[in-house]
Amino acid sequence: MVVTRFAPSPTGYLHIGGLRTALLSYLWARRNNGKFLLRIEDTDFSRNDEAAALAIVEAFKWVGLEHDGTIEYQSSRLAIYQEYAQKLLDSGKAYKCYMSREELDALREEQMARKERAKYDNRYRDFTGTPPEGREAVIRIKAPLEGSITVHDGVKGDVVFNVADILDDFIIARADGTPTYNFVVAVDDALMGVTDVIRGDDHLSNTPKQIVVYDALGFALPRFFHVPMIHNHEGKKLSKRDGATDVMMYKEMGYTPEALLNFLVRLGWSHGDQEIFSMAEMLELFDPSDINRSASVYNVEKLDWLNSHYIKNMSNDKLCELLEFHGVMLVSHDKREILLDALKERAKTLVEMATLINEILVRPAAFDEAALKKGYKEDSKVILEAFAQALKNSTELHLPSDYHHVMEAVVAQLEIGFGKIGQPLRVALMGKLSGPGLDSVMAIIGVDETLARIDALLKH
RNA sequence: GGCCCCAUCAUCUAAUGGUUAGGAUUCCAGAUUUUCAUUCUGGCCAUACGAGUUCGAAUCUCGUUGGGGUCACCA
Repeated sequence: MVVTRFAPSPTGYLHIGGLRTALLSYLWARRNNGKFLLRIEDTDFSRNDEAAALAIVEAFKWVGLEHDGTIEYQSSRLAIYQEYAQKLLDSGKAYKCYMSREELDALREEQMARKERAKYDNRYRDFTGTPPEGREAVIRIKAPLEGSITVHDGVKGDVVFNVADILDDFIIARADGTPTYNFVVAVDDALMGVTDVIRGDDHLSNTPKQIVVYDALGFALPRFFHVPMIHNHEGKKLSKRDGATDVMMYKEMGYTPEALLNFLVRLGWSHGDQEIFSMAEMLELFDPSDINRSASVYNVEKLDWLNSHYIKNMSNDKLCELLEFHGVMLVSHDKREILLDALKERAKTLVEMATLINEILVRPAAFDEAALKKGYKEDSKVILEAFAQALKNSTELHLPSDYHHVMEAVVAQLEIGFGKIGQPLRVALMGKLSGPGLDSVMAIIGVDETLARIDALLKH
């Protein structure tokens, strides 16, 4: 049984980097018919954790991830941590330290002055005397004093840490009794039965500490996969400052979950030359051992490309449904199919698509100056009048091809090129010189609206 | 600064020690299109540097440089 977990701290939203590790954990669990657990790391009590958890679940729901079991809140597991801390105390693997913060700070300063690594000096490690008056004790775990700790990492390989370089008897419970991060992570992962820890490689240097806890408590170690960070364009860890870190903002911006997941799974992982991965394919192919060791840069252009790919290949029903979020209601529009077919190849995002739809459906409020100058010449008026007349004389105008035939006839009759009619007509219909095929536009808005728009330009 | 990690086109990446170092995105050009976009075709662009091992190195070893992460009674 493979059990993975996603363990964010409650920031109020799901971070894009978080979504990636969540996705990878999810894929690996599902691929092995295992479990994917969700735990909120809220040992510092400073935020509204329920709301934060909800935000994560909402984002999960949007992209189609689902966690198993109930959400674990560390804040409601304090008794458990106390129990295990007590066990360590009882077995002599941890001890109370009565050093004050002032003393600790002083020690650190001293060490820094000597250019030494700041570390606890073990002064209470074997303390048996009477504790100083009125001091709240912290609990420190007895870390090994020499030798090394090796993290067998599924991504990075074996990483060896020299105990003397990195460890000291670190605090597992604060003076107020609350537990600290490296302690609770190890306890929770062990108790929740997590077999595969997939997380950002910024946690790699925490891992030896967690291993110390595992060992002290006699827990079996999970497999570790430390996946490289996603960097911004400056090559730094992605942060709020880079904008667009909240997953739900991608929904706002008109990205599809499929594109976003496809984009994220390809950051640091690949399968030959394949670029497009459905959820089913990811589930079939993803293996955390195949993850690259190096960080990757977050690059929006590829996301855009993927997004346009998924929009292009989406059914109109689905598209219609998604567009509603962006304020476009098309369910009852009789020319819906023509409209969506004409536009889905042109839009990179659903927001763009919504804009394009409105540009067609809503009569242009004004004609673009440059377009007028370039597309509406002296002879245009006559041509447009002829075309309008031809439309009036036609019956049974429904499909784009019907309108195309009328255009062809007018062009032949006047012995002019397509551009002569296309440009002014485009100005009339769209108010500018770019847009989808004119025959499609006319089919969508219908004869009456087409004539009205031509008329508006002629009277302009 | 200590410790740890990393290093192939601008970006994401591929390459049993033997390839003209491949694909994708971006960009550029051409074709298609009444326009723009799409699509298609083509093009530009990379093994950080230096040693070593080897008949042969992007690939193995060492060093250099560069980048990143982490060093709390935060998570």
